[in-house]
Amino acid sequence: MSRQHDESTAIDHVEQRRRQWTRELPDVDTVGMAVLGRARWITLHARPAIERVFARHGLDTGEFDVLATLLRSGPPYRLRPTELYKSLMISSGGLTDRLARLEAAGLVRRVASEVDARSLLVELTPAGRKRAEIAFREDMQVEKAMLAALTPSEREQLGRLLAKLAAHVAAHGEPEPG
Amino acid sequence: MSRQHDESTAIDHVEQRRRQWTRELPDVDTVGMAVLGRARWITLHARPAIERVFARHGLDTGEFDVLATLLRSGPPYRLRPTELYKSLMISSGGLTDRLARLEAAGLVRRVASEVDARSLLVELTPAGRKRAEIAFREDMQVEKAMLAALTPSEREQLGRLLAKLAAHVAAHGEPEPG
DNA sequence: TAAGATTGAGTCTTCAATCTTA
DNA sequence: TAAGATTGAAGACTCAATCTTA
Repeated sequence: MSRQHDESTAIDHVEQRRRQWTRELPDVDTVGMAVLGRARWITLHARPAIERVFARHGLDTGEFDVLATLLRSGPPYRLRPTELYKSLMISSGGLTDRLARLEAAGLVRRVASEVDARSLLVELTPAGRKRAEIAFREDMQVEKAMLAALTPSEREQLGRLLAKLAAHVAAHGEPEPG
Repeated sequence: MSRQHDESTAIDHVEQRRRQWTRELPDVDTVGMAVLGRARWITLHARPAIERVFARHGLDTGEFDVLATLLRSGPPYRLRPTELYKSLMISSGGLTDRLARLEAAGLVRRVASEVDARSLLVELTPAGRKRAEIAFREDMQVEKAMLAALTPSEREQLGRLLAKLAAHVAAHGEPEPG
């Protein structure tokens, strides 16, 4: 276990869990938990503060995700439902319901596709565009504040390592086992 | 933006998103997304493979989390429901339902507390202990395999940075804004 | 009075079946 | 035949109210 220097080896919640597991099942290598378990833990514990941002604007995370995907796609802020639910990793039925709610709130509208009569394009309304932008700005502020414990260099390092991992998970995480 | 060397700056999905946002809203600093967005993305995309592990043993993630929390607590594998739902970050009602399912499957049982007549202790049955151990072992194998893209040194670095971030999120992520 | 746990109503989701158009 | 989208039934969760015991 060659470890270069132990200066800031914080004993966080996940480290405590790993020690419990080592006591209970000493032969199991929990290195996956050190990375993926922490990513999950951080995601889970960062969520309440972020959800409060969305809630202030009458949105839940799922609804915001739809609006944000449309907004960052750029003008004319239009996507096909199929693109949306695949990108959001939810079922097609789940997306239909989200769109119904957002449409009732006047934040998106469905327009008929000119090239495929089966498809309804989903479009951000001006109100939806405004709502998404404000919520996104506040979200980014909150998330940035959560990184206050890290130096700029650490953030960059962390981002780079996570990107490398993400690329690998994208390639090997999804497919069915052989 | 002093960057030491650009060797492996992978353009992952999150980097693509950040570029979309920069095109749409150039003045927004998306550094939070570089870290927390990636953590969320990785968590989301690692999930299907892990859920397949649990599903092979007749469990969903929520049920496994209960069993795993009990198992790693060590003998006699008993916890109070209040400890469980707080640690799992779900509502008390949600836990009650999970326990009902697990009890019906014979994986946990409720025993009356000797010190507090309001409380029913939740205990792993031998079958539950076995189930949890097997599922956990496979889960750790799958998660470890997902880290194959990283060198041991990178894993350690990533783990350490995430631990530092986790400690900060734990301290400042949850509380209500002033 | 407050804490531990359960209940029931309401919400968001998945899954499988359906309808329409390519 | 297959793809795009919707529907309805079933599942797991949250929230607020409730019951019991400290």
